[in-house]
Amino acid sequence: MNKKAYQSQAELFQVLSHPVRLQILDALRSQDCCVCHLQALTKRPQAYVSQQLRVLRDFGLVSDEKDGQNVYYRLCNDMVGELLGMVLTSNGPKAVMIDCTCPRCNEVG
Amino acid sequence: MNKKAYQSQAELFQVLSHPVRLQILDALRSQDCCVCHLQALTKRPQAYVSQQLRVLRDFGLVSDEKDGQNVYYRLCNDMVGELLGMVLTSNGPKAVMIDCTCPRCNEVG
DNA sequence: TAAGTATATGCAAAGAAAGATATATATTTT
DNA sequence: AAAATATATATCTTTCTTTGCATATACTTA
Repeated sequence: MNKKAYQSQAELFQVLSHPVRLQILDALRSQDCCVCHLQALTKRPQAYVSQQLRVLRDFGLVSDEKDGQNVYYRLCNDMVGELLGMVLTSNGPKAVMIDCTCPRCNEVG
Repeated sequence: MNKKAYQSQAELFQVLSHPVRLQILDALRSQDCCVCHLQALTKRPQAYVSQQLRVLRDFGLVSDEKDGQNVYYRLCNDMVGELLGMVLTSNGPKAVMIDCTCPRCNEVG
């Protein structure tokens, strides 16, 4: 393996080496989420969450889709999904109460 | 999953987010190596290699064993081995000529 | 069209990591 | 015991990352 390859793989790990980005990716493993949802989940300011989403987006790990006022993010890299599954020993989707105001979180089921 | 968990997994990725450390770990996947071997492989100064080995050692990814003048390092974390196998698409051990002076690299076969 | 809500961007301060260099220690050889 | 070899550590400077904050944009509703 050559230098360039190690470099680019190191860059992937660099993107993953951040607790909030990991938390976001883990959330996106089970469902796509809007920013305000991730904001409620991580308990961080909106601008902060958007900044981390930008890092993930720029690196091609997530894609975004606008729906009205909201922007929904989804995981768009299978390898990273698997990788997270291997490392994050999350025991399935946990029923965390999240105070998110977006339509999806508040639709009548 | 809680904050602490994401934090500690981020720390693992942090350790992996370094091209030379990745190269070292990749080398150790196929065989244990002494420092001078890794020095020849990475073409970095000895002190630099030792510094990276310390990071890996402190994080529990490699262990070391002294044999005479030489110190041999080995991968000692199965999960990380697997993880690397997944990410580093190295096509098996490549026959790179390495100018290492240690006994193992120079024993008569 | 004004006000409210959701999201994105730009920038600066603080903190962390990278890499270079000097030097220390331990082992072997002469 | 001195010289040579292999490895480790300490320290410093530079560069990168993180995070907070101010502000900009875009959509929606009144």
